[in-house]
Amino acid sequence: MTVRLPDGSVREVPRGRTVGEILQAWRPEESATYLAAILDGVAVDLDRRVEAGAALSPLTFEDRAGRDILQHSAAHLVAKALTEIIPEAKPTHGPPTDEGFFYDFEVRPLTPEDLEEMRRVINRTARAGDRFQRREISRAEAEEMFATNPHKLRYIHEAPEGETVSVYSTGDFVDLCRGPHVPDTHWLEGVHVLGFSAVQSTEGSGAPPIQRVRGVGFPTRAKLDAYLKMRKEAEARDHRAVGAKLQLFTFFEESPGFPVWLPNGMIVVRELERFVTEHLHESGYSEVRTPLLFDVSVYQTSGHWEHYRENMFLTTSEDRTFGWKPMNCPGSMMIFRSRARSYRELPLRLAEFAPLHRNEASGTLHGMTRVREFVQDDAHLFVSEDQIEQEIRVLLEWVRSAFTTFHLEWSYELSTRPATYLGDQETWDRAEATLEKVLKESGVQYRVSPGEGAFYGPKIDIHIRDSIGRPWQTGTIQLDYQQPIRFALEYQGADGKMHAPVVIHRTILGSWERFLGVLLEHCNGRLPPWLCPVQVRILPVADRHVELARGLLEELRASHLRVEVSDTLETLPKRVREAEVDRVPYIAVVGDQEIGDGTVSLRIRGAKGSASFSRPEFIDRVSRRVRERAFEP
RNA sequence: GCCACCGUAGCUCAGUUUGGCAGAGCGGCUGAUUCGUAAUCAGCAGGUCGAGGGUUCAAGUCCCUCCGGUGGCUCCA
Repeated sequence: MTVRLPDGSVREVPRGRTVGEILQAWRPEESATYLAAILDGVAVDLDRRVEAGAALSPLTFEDRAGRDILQHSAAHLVAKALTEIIPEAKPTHGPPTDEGFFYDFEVRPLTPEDLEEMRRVINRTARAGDRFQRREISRAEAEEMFATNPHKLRYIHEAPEGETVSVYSTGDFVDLCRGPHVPDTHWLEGVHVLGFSAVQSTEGSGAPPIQRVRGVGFPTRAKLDAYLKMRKEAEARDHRAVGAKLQLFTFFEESPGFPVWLPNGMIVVRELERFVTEHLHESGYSEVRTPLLFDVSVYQTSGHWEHYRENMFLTTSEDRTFGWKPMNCPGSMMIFRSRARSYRELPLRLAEFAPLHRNEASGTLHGMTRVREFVQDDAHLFVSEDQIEQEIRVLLEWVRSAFTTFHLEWSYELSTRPATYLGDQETWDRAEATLEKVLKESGVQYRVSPGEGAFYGPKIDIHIRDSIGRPWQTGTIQLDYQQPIRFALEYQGADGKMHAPVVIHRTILGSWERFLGVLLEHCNGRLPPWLCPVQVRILPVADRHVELARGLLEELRASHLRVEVSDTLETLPKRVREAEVDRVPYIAVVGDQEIGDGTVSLRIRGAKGSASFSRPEFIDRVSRRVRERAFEP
């Protein structure tokens, strides 16, 4: 029989050879990295026998499919370990995830001791090198084998008619599984259990409690160690720690989820705001401010009462119930409605940076990235349908410009019509096509999430990754055909008739809170100079240089820079260290030498050592970098 | 909101296993040092051990309730 390989070559091999044997003969030097293979489009084990001519290609850990196979095998290893420790545990399922894998069990609540024990058993078992052995069995046999495990029985019953039921055994552990798997547990020596947690059952309150064990797998111990090191690094960069260290923000126990901006943080927020506001003024926006509280009838009109009430804070006064606004849109709708509108006013772009309150469930709060009160760089664009395309195009250009400023890489996600939607299908199709067209033009990577759109219109979400690869959603651009109708918005067209505008809800950075959280992790607290609370710190070498330092401070202040003098009686090395720890971008040292020749010894963050600058050169350099909003000093 | 874990000085943490005097480093204050690019030396102050209740001769330590945080889950117009 003939086997076709990925390089296009064709090999004649005897019938019944295993996939692994064929691949090893093809590329002996690389075959150690093969953990499974694709046989005629189907992922299979390396010990699968090939009985007829076929196309064959190997899978390694570097392939997403190969990586998933290893994660899934790691999940089996976890199940083997846990059932060894707690024999009555009932495994349910253990799929790969973006990060690694998990395995869900019906079992008593786990303890940290269980976790330690599990790690020990996993290490031991991995080293034992048991093979993953596939066996295809009848349904009846499977039902008997898993008679005590209702979850597995359900999977057996749910499997499509005609599908082969297979089990994999590893040592004495047998699990119902489609496969494929890595050849043996030596492949799993880089498996680590990260933690466990309860999983909210989707089957209602009567269902037994499920515990999820999460982990991650690598083909070697060294790769695992590198990953764990990266995670540790990520912890050190955590914006909650960095924000506290730099005195940017904090929280009061009495106001859980409500950020407290400290003086340093307030400077950063104001600079971000200024950055965005400058753009708005150049782009034909008007700024508005609408109330924080509305009578609930407004939310009944907007649809929030129906769809968002659980997340709203309410308050009463004189027998009226008011809701704290969770979004700015109702206020903008009411401004549009407040007088007669003409097509000549469109696009009408109303921006509003107001505090929004959302009563997020306590368990979902997370530092600055998930809070109950925040301010978005929000705006609502009232447009006619033929203006949508151009407006979106301008928005994507602003996204490019903004995220480039912060050295952040972004991608888009286009979410399309969900199962239940308002409006007619034609309008949806047209809107989706417009969004996709503009996305294509932008040249930026995007993916489509079918059915994930809001019920009132399709949307484009903006995702950024921090420097260690974790994804975050920040901005969103949403088309809305419904709220204008609910608020009975209309404008008089050139044809003299009344028309409903389309509204584009859009926020680009997302919120100051989340954006700054991600930015802090991205740059590890080394904010670009234009955002830094202190841009220049001047260190006089000794007491007699303080006057000189103050003179320089005045000069820099006159150039609108944020400067301070460090004149404590600490030693110079100590004060240099403090400035470095505070991430100050420019550290200027002045002493006898500088008095003599009118220079400044400048230490630029990120560069090694210091350099001598004349005072005008120094001031010019710093103000230019700040004015240009350069990312690095 | 659900499950688990955590909460000791401003910060980072030891002490909790096995109940028996409240500890360290950094930071702060005071003094000495007048210093050339990531930590000079000495002294002092700083605590309702998250809050409340219980067990005990005795609770930071054991038990219960609550609050807050963390990791997941759910949610995320």
